[in-house]
Amino acid sequence: MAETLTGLKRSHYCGTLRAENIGETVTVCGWVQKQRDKGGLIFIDLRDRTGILQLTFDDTTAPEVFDKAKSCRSEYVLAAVGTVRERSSKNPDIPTGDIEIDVTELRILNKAITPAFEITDNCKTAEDIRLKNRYLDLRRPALMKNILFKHQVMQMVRRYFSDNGFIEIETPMMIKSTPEGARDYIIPSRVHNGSFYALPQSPQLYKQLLMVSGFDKYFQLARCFRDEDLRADRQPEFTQIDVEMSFVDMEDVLAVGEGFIKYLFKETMGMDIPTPLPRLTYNEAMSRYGSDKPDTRYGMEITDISDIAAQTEFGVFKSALENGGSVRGICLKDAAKVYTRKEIDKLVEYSKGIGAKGLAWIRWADEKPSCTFAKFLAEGQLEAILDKMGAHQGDVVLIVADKNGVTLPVLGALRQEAAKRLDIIPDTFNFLWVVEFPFFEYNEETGNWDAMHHPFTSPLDECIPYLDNAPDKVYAKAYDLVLNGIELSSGSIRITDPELQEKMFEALGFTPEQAQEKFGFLTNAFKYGAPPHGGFGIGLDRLVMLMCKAESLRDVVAFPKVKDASEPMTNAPQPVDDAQLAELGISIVRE
RNA sequence: GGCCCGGUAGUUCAGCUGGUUAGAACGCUAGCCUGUCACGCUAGAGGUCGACGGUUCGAACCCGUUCCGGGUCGCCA
Repeated sequence: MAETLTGLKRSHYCGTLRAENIGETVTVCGWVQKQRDKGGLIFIDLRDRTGILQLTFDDTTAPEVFDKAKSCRSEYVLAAVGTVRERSSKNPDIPTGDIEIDVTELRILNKAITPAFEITDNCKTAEDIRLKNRYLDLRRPALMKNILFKHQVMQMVRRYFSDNGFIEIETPMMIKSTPEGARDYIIPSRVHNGSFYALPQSPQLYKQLLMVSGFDKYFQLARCFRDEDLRADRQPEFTQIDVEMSFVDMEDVLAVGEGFIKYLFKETMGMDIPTPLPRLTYNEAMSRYGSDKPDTRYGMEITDISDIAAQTEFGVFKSALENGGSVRGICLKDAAKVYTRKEIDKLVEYSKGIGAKGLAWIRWADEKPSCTFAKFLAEGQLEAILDKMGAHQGDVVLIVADKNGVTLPVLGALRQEAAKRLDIIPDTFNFLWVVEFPFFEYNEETGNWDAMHHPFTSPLDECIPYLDNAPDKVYAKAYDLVLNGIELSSGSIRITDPELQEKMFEALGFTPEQAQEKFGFLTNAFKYGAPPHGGFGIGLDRLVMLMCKAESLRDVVAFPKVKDASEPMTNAPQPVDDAQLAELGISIVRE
């Protein structure tokens, strides 16, 4: 039978006791990390969320207490009363290593069966087993630390934005489905059979309505939902630090975002993030890094060698240039040792997997560089390329020739792949804003110009004249916050001019009826006096993941979903009763 | 959905060219041990080798199918 806590009250957390507590009588509670039975002497490491504390039992301990200690197994739940004393042999590896508790009363509050894996940070158990027993996994100090840290970040969010005049307002979870970008999760309605709510992909439209209402500055730790496939940095259910503000232009919004980042890193990690944060335009980011979310912690930037390529007799280069493309490359410094011919072949395969037709390369290991297209080069052209690339002996140069829409992203991906492989990425936090996003994106399949952002994003003032006739020249008042190659935040200044909004819908191919049907509640609201406004949403989970140096969002979310969007512990999602379905007016077609 | 990798004690893994009774470490159980802290010593329990089918005198191993897991691309305005 388990014992109760009756009459006892915890006086201290395990990990908080220190030498200055010596002599005090304390009551501690926690789980057995380890019991070490030396015969006439027993040690128990007791663990709670703050750390580990050693309990001792010896010949001065009452026999019934000693016997209880003897019976303790891993993960038993204990309460212990005793005196803090100095250890005769100290353990410098743990914060409580100078002291121990000489236990006078011990209660076994609950026993535990043997866990499927050891509750330690260096446990190598496969993640799926840990996720099935997530409550045990979360006992591991590293994981618990992440979750505790996330709590701290959430408190900082509330403090910073509240202190700066922002109002925390909840927006609904059950909303109208407007699947513009990602797929919506939908919720059937019992009262309205055949109709559905959707879970929000973000509180976008509501926060804009709050601006119309006059709340002026809003924030929320908003849960968001997207029914898309998962990645290590993508969960179907996630939290956004959602912010919107009125009577501002882009600079004001960026200043708030930067201010928050600076404050957060200072308060939680004691780090100074220099502001203003660096900025890159979208076009610059693409041409230098081949990505709209570049990792700027390392160099190896993309070099355009189209001018030299044009003079060569290499058909691949020539045809790429004739089709309006370019020839560009990256130089992997001191990479010839790692990138043998065989390893480069893997990169070639990788490139093909992500859309390149092939990869030309120069491996300069020995005196004479080895080059895949040497026979097409005239005297001095190889040297010209190497010189332009800044290559030296020991380097490897990778070259892609194609349309810019292929060349740049492929080189961007190769750059990242190689940097990881070469292990040259420094352990720092490199923030930057990516600004001036193109407004439209040409869809080769449909021949339409699709919006790159949601349809309420405002174009740059000077681009408005191009809306009708030159969609490729229109850029948006949109900005992404990027940290170490991961998109942390996305935001924009919104359209508040009804005429401009109409133009936007038209440009995107909506009929006025369709626009009214989908977004009428917003455009109608705007007729009653919409202040100029804009904002952003920062991915809380991603931010915490990067701050904790975790490799996956799963390490900073208490109960994460896995690849197929299921939850391994509860096995959600599950079929429901026929009766439940009948009430909702839903019948399932099973194949 | 495409491609790549994987599935052997509770856990992490080894298992050669197909050949007797499938191993190790940790964990677990029992006993011993008064200063351990990755405690130590002794003994022990623990396996449908993911599943099904095939080849073979003989399959953890070879072949086929399938299930499950991970990564990646598509997708994520």
